[in-house]
Amino acid sequence: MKEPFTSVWTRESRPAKSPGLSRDQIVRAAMEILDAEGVDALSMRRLGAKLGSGATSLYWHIAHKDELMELVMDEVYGEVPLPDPAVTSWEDMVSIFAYGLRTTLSEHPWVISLIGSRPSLGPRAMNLSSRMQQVFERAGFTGPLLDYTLSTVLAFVLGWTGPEIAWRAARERSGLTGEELDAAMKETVHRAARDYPELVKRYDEHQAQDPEVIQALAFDFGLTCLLDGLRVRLAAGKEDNQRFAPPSTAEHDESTKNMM
Amino acid sequence: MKEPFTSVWTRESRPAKSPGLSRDQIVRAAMEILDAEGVDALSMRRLGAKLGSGATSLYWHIAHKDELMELVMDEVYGEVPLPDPAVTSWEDMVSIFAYGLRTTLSEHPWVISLIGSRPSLGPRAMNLSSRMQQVFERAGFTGPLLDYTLSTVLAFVLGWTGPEIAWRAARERSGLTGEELDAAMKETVHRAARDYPELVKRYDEHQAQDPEVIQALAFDFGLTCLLDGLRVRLAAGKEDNQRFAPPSTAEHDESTKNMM
DNA sequence: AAATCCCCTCGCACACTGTTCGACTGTTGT
DNA sequence: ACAACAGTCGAACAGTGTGCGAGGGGATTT
Repeated sequence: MKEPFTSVWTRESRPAKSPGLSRDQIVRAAMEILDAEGVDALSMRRLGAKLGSGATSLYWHIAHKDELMELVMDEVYGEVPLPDPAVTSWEDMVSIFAYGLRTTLSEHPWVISLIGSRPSLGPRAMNLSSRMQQVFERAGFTGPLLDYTLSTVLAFVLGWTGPEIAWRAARERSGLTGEELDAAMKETVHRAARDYPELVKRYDEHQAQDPEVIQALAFDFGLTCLLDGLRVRLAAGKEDNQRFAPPSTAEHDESTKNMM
Repeated sequence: MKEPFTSVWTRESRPAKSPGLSRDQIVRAAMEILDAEGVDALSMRRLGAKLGSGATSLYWHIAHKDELMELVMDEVYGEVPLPDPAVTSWEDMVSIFAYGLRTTLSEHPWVISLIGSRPSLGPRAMNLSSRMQQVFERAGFTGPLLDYTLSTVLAFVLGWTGPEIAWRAARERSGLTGEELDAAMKETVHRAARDYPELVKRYDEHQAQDPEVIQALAFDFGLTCLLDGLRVRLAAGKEDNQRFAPPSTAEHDESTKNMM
């Protein structure tokens, strides 16, 4: 209805030559509030106050709050440590990337809640894509698989971090520590899995440890698994490029014609 | 600080014998609003109006809006089609589950934004866990791996669906269709990837198709990849149970002692 | 020197949010 | 008959994002 695909990145930034507020300052301040007090604590008035200016002044530098969110999100992508290409095996680089992304997201838990809202098209996200695709290219992946592999790794890490953050938030909300926390968690899980004795049994056997440790182990398993899979796909190579190739434009036109 | 691990599931539900409002009705109505108009459209007043009652009446049946969200989320998990165990290969069952979860989430896009907020402990989520763990158990996975495998698959699908939904939302927001949409997307991506000619080149070669088709292909690749990986892990078997096993409680105590 | 312009800030106002509180029904139990 | 309770609701509070128009101040033009 409105302008097509509007987002911060399609618009030009304000000159920002001024001595007062600047887009960077705003984004930085927003990040600080978000990191310190979570996504609910960030309001325009609060942000303005932190910057020593009125709330509505921000709207000169930023169109909506949503745009601000896009900006801070990209900032986070900029913090993900990128493996120096051509240093070790591609598997190691993927591992470094995956772990790095996980800890970066953990440091900015609010990002997860924004992932379904807008596609990440900011410069840092693009840089990240480019670098990781290089890694996969050197590893021997070709064609559309370069996209697919990266998307797959990304999906795994994003999807992993979500529930992980949810659990940590719940733990922190409870305000408990040590044995009290363990007991409360056990209580909760037992009650939730009341009707599933196997789940309870497995929980008691394996999960009765520091949850961070458990989750680290599980993440490592998932990542190992994924790397195994990628290795297999790499070996499958040529066939993949046929099997997963998008239909040619001609075919595509044909099929859409038939559909209408 | 407050009561430990409070959530809808730790509390008892209201008797709900009344002829008027009931928890189920509320949840159903909330779902309808969410599906039809998205997460921002759901307000207590709106929901009350839809049910023909005052906004504050809802608070008799539900503690906070957050709790309501937990309830609707679990409802969604209940819609995920579960593969009938012992019918085909475990790979097929995982595929069915993954595809089913993906389409279910696509039908309720607002769920994705809630994933980082609270752990999913509702009855349908538990049922889903139980059933899928059975699948993995029959496949030959053992011990903690039963948790890890499920978590890995879940992470992949969740993390995949997030960006996918973000793109679709952006497309729908644009209000364009057909060639106009294609052109607008191309424009946007070109501008975003301005500094990365390889990305642009790859996009022009592979992505200039119906985005839904591309994403389906990519999802299929990721899933194939994951299944390959799981198969490898299954074969690795015994070692995995050592490698990924949580430290015994004794060891755990030791290590924490040394850390402090 | 005066007038015009534009960048930038900001107070007010609007419609809306989640939630608390106390008052109000109608039903049930004794 | 009275009391206890389940359930509903209106008013009110503090807070939200943001449009609008009024201004200030520095640079540029006349």
